[in-house]
Amino acid sequence: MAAAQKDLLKIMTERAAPPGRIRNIAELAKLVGVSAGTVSRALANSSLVNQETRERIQTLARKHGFRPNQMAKRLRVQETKVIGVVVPLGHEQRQHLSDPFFMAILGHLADALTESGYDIMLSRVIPDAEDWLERIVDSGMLDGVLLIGQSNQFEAIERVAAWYKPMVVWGSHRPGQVHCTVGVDNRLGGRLAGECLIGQGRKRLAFMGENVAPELLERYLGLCDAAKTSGLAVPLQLNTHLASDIMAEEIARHIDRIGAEVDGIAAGSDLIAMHAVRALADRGIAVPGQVSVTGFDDLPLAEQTIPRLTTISQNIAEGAQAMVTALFERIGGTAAPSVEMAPTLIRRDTA
Amino acid sequence: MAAAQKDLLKIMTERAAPPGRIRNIAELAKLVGVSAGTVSRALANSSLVNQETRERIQTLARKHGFRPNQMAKRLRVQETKVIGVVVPLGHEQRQHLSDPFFMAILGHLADALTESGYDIMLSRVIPDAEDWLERIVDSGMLDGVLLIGQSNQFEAIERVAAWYKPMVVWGSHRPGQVHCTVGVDNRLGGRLAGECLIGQGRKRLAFMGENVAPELLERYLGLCDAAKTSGLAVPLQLNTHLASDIMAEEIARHIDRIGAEVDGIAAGSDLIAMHAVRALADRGIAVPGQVSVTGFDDLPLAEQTIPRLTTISQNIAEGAQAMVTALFERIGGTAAPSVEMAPTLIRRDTA
DNA sequence: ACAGATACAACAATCGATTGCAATAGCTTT
DNA sequence: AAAGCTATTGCAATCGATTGTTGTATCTGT
Repeated sequence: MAAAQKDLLKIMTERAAPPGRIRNIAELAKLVGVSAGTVSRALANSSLVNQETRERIQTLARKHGFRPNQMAKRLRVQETKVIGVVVPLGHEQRQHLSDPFFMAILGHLADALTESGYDIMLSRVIPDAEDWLERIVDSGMLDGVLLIGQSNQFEAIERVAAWYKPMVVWGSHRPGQVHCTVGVDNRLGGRLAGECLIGQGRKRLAFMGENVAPELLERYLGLCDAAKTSGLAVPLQLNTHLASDIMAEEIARHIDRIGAEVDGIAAGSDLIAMHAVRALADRGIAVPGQVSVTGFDDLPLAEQTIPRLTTISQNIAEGAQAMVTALFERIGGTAAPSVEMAPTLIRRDTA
Repeated sequence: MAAAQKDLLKIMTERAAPPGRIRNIAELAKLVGVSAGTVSRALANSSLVNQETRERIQTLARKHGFRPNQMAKRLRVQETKVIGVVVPLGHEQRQHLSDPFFMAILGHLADALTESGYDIMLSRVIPDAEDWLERIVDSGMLDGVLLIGQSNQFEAIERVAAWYKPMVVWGSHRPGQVHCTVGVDNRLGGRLAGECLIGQGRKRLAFMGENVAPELLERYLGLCDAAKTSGLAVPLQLNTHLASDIMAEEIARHIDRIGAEVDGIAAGSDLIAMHAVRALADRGIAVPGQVSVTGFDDLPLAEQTIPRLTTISQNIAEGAQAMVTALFERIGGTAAPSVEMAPTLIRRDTA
């Protein structure tokens, strides 16, 4: 026997599990002495097959540890019971999935989806090709798609949403857009943060985040709104990555550079706020004594830091639930509308 | 037309994308005027089909936005290019996926897997049925499985590992086990934490975590080793959930209860350590002045807290890479062995 | 005892792509 | 000009389960 063939055989026998493994419905059918169709119905507990036969088949299936191939079933039924959860990292080549906000929402999504019998296909996409979203949506593997964040891919999302309905996006809602979003009113959130800082007598404000993703941009604009209302100068806009290995360093550099120019920082996320507080502490700048800092998200973490973060709360659990609900409606054929939740200010120790 | 029918039609037309959408290879084949087989080969860029024909088919496919159904393809080629990443929550009914350690490792796994062209199927499993793992492994949807943590499911994992090779588990390695694990030497890690605390003159030690998952148990035993070597009393063992909404409260209760009895806390994870430090601060107990605290994991976060966490480092990036490498070897038919990495003490501010 | 109903199971088409094999046409070689 | 290649394409089986249709006993009612 050729070596290659022998290897192949070895692999195959190694993989073939419990001795005499039943590999498909046809084999089980032969064993029981009925047709494949009957076995299929029996395993589905259909009343179309005799109670006795049904039990015999089920017992034998259990005994041999047989489970029908899901791939085949899903192909036939044209329903995969899989939802894609996708994080587009358009402008964040270096970002990992480690952003705690993403993780928090993913946790809640996982809860809601598994509870409804759906599996989750996770994709971390760096949109290199034009048609990255089309490829995902069109793979035939998914019953629906949840997008976490719009990144800089607004156009691509709109294009696909025009014909692909079962998709819900976490992010900002722009008037007239066709894709369904769930998110908080980011502009209002930014304004709340601004008003909080201003309320503490802060006058030289800065926003720390980035200006590419619509959500973050809105937060900055909200901060500007607040500044304008109070007759303050336009807040600085300091770009950082959202969750990468170099973010701590970037933030430290920003702090070094702006020094005493700024006495109020509205961070684009809790994580950024944490790093900023850390960097300020390292430089002996008191928070909130000399500089006030606000976060955004209100992650569980925000309450556990020292000092505890003052932040803008997005109700993540509620948001995740809203996404899943909207998605299921859309899978069912209803055109569920976007949801915009109201952010609230959580006043703690940093501002 | 009946209302129901009308609704159905409405849904169908709504879903049917760009007008005149091509839905499968057969339709495209008819359009081009060749057979389905040829189209399949052309899209795979096979040299078996004429260059000219190939280009014609590819152009038309692009024009109509046609992408072959992956479900069908995978059924046929018996290779799914999907890896299951599973978190068994045997003893943690309330735990979410929000454990930052899990998230960190998931991020690295996602990087490594997507880079190799694999998708990730995420399962958060509460092992209710006996055969939860068999069900996953046997679904026919996965080329391999990565398990994050052993929870209290050691038996179930061993049982499956006996016949299902392409599986790698993050966790502890017990002598003689058949399943392949990647992880740090948790016992050594526990000992390092203990030695660190003892080195600071701490004498009344406690472990904060739980005693069900082997990893955590090992860490506690390591701490006991260190205590014994130095002739100290057996450290307390304080149970908490690992990452749930009630964990902060539990930890606070522990702190209240043990009060001055304890002057050194080895936490089972960085998250627990953070909460402990927070609870101590709330009660005016100085860290590390009165009580020293060590974490475990060395999450990126640990460096950003105030005070920064002294902790036992598991190299998560390296670990994730090792898991993926071992898994690919096993998918290829090689029996990759377990990997045990050495933990290191990262001395920062809390001990 | 016979029409008609009922219960059960087999048959075969189907989901959509892949791929070994066969078939054809056009070319080369002797 | 016959034999042998090569390049290209079509045909049909296959992956494994589901499900509408058909077929056949068995049973009910008159």
